[in-house]
Amino acid sequence: MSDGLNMKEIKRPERATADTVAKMAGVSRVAVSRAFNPHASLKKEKRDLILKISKDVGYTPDMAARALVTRRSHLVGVIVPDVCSPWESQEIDALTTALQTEGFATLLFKTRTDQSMDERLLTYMKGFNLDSIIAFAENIGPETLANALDRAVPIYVTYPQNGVSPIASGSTAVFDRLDVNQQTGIGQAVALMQAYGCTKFAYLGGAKTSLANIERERALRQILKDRGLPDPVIIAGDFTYETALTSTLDLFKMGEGVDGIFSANDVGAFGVIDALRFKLGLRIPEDVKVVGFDDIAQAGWLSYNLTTVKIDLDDRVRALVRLILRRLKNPTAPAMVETLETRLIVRGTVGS
Amino acid sequence: MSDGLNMKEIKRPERATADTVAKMAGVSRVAVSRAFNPHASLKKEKRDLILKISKDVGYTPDMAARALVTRRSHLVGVIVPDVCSPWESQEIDALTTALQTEGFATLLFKTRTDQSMDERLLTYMKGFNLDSIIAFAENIGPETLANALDRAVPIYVTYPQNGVSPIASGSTAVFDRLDVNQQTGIGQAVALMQAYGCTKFAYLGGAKTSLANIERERALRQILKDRGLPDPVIIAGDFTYETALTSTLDLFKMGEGVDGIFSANDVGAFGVIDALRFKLGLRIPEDVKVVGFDDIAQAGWLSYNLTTVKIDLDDRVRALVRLILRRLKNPTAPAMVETLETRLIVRGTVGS
DNA sequence: TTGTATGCGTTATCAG
DNA sequence: CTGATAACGCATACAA
Repeated sequence: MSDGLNMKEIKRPERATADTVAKMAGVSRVAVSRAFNPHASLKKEKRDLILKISKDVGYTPDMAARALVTRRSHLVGVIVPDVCSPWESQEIDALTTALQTEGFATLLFKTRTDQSMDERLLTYMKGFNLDSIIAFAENIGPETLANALDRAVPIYVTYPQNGVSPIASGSTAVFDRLDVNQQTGIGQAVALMQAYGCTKFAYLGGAKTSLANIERERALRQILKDRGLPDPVIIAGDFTYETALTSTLDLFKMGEGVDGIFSANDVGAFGVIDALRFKLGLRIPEDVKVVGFDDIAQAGWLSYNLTTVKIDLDDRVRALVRLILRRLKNPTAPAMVETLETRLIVRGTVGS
Repeated sequence: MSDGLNMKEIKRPERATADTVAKMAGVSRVAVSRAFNPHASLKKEKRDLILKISKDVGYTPDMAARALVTRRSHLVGVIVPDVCSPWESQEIDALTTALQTEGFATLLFKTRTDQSMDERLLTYMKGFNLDSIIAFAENIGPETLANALDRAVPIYVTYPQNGVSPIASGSTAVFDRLDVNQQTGIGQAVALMQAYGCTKFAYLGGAKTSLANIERERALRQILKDRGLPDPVIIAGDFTYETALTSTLDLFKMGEGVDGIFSANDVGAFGVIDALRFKLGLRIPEDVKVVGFDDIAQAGWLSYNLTTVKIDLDDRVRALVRLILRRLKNPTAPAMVETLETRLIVRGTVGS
């Protein structure tokens, strides 16, 4: 039997505290504290000794106790509706890595449609004294979030119209934001599609209340108008593959054919492509041209090979980390803003 | 200008503490503490009053201070190599949701190949006093992890051979584990493939050091042998789409054709499928049959429509949460184990 | 450079 | 059922 060693009751070692190390090193516990604080003054050999002993006995400063006095938890909250959607997960991945190198840990929170749950979650979050919080979910207003957090200023990703962020004017709560200019990339997409002969466009939307979605539709409408093209047909969507699939089918079976479809996100575009190819027998890009948004990893897979509008992931994460660090350095500064551009990644779903 | 309201220096409200509420309610701060602890005895109307005032002033118990005395951080660590791989992200998503309802927050850690970074990260993690930690990464040994955590017992996902977990015997550290019996599902997969005429199998591996991968290959070999089929051709892989694509191409261009490919994970299977279809002009399932592992959401998308071995996500997460709760109730109990089955999900990549 | 005293916000202990 | 007091482990001001 392989479990022999594990059958006995387990015995964990005593927790080593600063006092433990202090006694062993023959110094005060304050010296131990200083040894772990690089900018504190302490004789080098003393620090080395303390650090060595700490390693031997497995001592690590307790973040909770430290947070209690420094008022810095080294915890950054991330609120998302879905961890498992590709876009979110790529963002969380990169963000976690970046935060780790800066000495922060990522605390994950998932929103739910049930409002009461959100209420409970907010007070719960507040208890952790987050140093910062990034809201990728838009169903939680800035006031709510700012109220639920003391000493932390929330960060929102917003989508300005012609350079002006609409959300900022409507709210009295202070929050920092990452402005994503979607117009550039969408403009490039429409230009390319038109160049290859598209005349009748459709827009497969995302979740109705999503600000990203609303601004994408608005930008698309404006760009089409500027180019003398007709308004887009709107296909109802919610950022999921399944809805995209059925909604696209509905559109074409109603006889409302189009020759260019712009999807609010890549996953939706995959649904569009599969509906066109496998359910309607249409060719891409010959019969219909498709463009997505996000440039997730799967967009490069050969089955889809999707032309899409990209928000650079590294830029995005760097901007977010910059916002967090700047805010922590200056907690009372006015709202801070970082701006990001978008651009078209050309692959195989637009062409002739 | 829309930012007018946000230009002024911000002023955050004073943090409300238990004493604040106590004074307002005319009770001791202990009463406030009790009001937030459901099982503590406190006159109902007194509790209601305290809770009401707390809500008004926005008071929430400080988790750091609470953790300091209760020795429970309500933090569960999750260590993953990649948040953005679909399997991981689905797991994290479900786990976070489940933990949230149990009152725990999920702390995310990403591993890196750089060993020194991992070292730093471990001591860093220790500082947070996690109540539990789940290691989805296998490059961190149980001893290392158990050592880096006091009062928390790590949880590993392991893959027993014929019902016996190999990892348990090799380690002196105590850890709880989730045993996944992969044999059942793989057996069903091979049976189906053989029934549709497969005679020459290939195995597209995952990362070399992955225990899941090693056991999947071992199980496949044994099952093929039991059925009188030849050993599988091994295709080098690492769980990624790109490697799967190029490795599959290499195999077939070397003339080593096979008629059945079992991939260590779904994403790899997607690479196999795209290589066969778009680079080699082969039909699936007519020419080659393909089976994956995981049953991620994308496996159901029409472009792939992948037959795959599934580990039920809900079962998996429930088992993990059960392990955490049981361990917290009984910190010194011997190693605990939960077991999970796998089964085949039949879609379109196996057939005739 | 070093040590002493104090406080961070909470819960456990013990008395009433 | 309730309140005073003492921890919990650390960092900071201050004095040496």
